[in-house]
Amino acid sequence: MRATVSDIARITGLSVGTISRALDTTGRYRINKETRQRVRDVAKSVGYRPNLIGRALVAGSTKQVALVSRAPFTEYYTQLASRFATYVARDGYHVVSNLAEQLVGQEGLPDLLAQDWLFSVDGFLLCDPSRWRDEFIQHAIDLQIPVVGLGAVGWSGADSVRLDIHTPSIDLLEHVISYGRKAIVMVTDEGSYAESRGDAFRTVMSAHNLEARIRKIEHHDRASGRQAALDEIAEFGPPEMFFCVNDAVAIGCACGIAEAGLRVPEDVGIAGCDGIEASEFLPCPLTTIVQPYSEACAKAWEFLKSRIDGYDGPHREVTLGARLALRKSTAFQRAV
Amino acid sequence: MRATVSDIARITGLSVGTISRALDTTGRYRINKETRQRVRDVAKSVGYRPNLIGRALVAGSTKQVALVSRAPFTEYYTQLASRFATYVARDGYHVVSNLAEQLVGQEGLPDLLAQDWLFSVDGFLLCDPSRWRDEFIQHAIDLQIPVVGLGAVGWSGADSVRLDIHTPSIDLLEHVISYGRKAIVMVTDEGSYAESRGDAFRTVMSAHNLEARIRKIEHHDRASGRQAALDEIAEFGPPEMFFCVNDAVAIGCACGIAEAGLRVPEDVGIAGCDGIEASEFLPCPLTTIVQPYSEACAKAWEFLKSRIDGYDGPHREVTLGARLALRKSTAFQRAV
DNA sequence: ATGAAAGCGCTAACAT
DNA sequence: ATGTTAGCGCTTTCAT
Repeated sequence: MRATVSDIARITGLSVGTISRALDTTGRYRINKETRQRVRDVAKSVGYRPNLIGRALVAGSTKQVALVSRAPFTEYYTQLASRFATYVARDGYHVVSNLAEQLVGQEGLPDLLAQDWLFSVDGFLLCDPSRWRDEFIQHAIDLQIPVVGLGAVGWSGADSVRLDIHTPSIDLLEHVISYGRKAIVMVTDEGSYAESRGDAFRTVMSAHNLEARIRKIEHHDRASGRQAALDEIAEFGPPEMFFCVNDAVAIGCACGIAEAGLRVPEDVGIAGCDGIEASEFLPCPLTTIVQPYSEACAKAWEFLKSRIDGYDGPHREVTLGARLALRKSTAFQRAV
Repeated sequence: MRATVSDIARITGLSVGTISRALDTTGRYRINKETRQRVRDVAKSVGYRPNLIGRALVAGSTKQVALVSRAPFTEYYTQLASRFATYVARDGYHVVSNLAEQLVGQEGLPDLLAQDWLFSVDGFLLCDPSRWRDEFIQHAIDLQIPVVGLGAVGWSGADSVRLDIHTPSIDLLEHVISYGRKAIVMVTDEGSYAESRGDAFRTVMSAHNLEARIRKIEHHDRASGRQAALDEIAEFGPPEMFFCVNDAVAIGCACGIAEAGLRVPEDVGIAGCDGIEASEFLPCPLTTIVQPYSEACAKAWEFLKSRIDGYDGPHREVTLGARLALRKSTAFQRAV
């Protein structure tokens, strides 16, 4: 059996309380130097590892925070998770995720809410918007678990870190239009079309008296992007540019364009959004909007940590800018 | 405060034991139907959620298993994690990962071993080999935590699921050679060159009296692959094919080849290994070896679960075949 | 500086 | 079918 504080107490002839104090690393207890050393030696020799469950029970805290997302298998999520976990780790916390496939998707909410393990964490970072966002937040609030939101849209009912992709989206569209790409098709789902990205698209296109055509997709993934490009080209012929809701869709688009026998950027331009690493590693690197992953996660953790530590002020919101990265996939077609 | 069984006991006038039994979902207790309903109603009305810490403490189990990897931010890992989490979830367990950036890399072992939270899980799935594999296994064994290994190389000291990429690697190399690609450069690190993939390469090349040239890289990532392709082409001119240690490296290679102004597959062929989804979504889809993610994870969990449940027999090992996927990136250059 | 004991929330063995 | 109680491993009062 795994050694416990009682075992060490028995071996050393000390009490469990002393063992606990001797093993404490925060230095908040006064303890005899020799006693401490003796306890630590014994602990080491018996391979003692604290049982975090016991500790969590008395502390009323698991030191776990959950990263909840609709799409936990994407590179976007991975990049976010790695950064977030890094900040979280500095304060002795760690991150758990909703990795099981069943929990994904719009319909995933009831399943997600039924996950008891998810609700034994000390806090939530909730990524990307979705229909069930508000309901999830409400559940967390009911259970007194702090939540912080992270994404392109604003959040009510919780602290949030907003990423401004609207401004760089406008810059991007203005740029490509000035270089002659005017027949632009946005590849998106209804939801995102209604939000920031779609708004930028409608605004710029209308300012230039251009048609704001969209090609609708169901999911923000590569397969959808590929199919969208193929369908669009088959039905209407190639546009001058695909403005994609995210990088995964854009990467799929690039694939569909190649299958249709066309070239990027000569025949069709592409732009994505998010700035995942994969966007740089394409034969034709992708123009995209790079999100400030590290800063966003740092801020999100700062918010969450303060709530976990008891801060009870009004909801806070910070907006971080995203950076337009112009790459080859939108290289100029023809000067105006 | 969050409601507990005691609260429900007080409200209903029943004892905590009865509450616990009424809330049990496994149906192993005989309990009055009306009582059960009443308890559940009250539980619902007060927003009761079981405290998993309390449960874990008495059960001596967290119902958490850890997925430990050297490279937890890769798509390979993500695909594995999603499948594994799915099987694990069916038995009421869930998966935690070593997400923090600091814990990654060869040097990460001491840090990893110092993670108390990691060692409070019920079991480990340890992916991809590394120098610290054996030491990690030993620690787990010392703490009586079951471990299962998953990867291309064999494991001693633990149950393991082996993925045979040797056979399809040979098929792949024979195929491309028969279609005229003979100047093949393997892009790999020392470790993998010494193992299965490298062995297949040396075997086939030597059987055809061809030089088994390698271009060494440090990491199995896209950036390394890109640089390797650029360096190789700059120093020796383009080979007829790059045989890459994994898909990420191959994707980077494709990128480097494009930067050098060459075309895939006309000028240079590329093959990867792993069969991550990204390999299909390239303008020129990548020839690769698709690993049986689902079967591997199912088997790994079967092994791990049995150990968690107390099975104490000798170590088991199963080998699963991987599938060669011939795609455009190795389309024929010239018939022999 | 150390010991004794309570208690975190829950389950299960033992009573009734 | 339900009540009572011990105890999982740990931290933290409260004594000494």
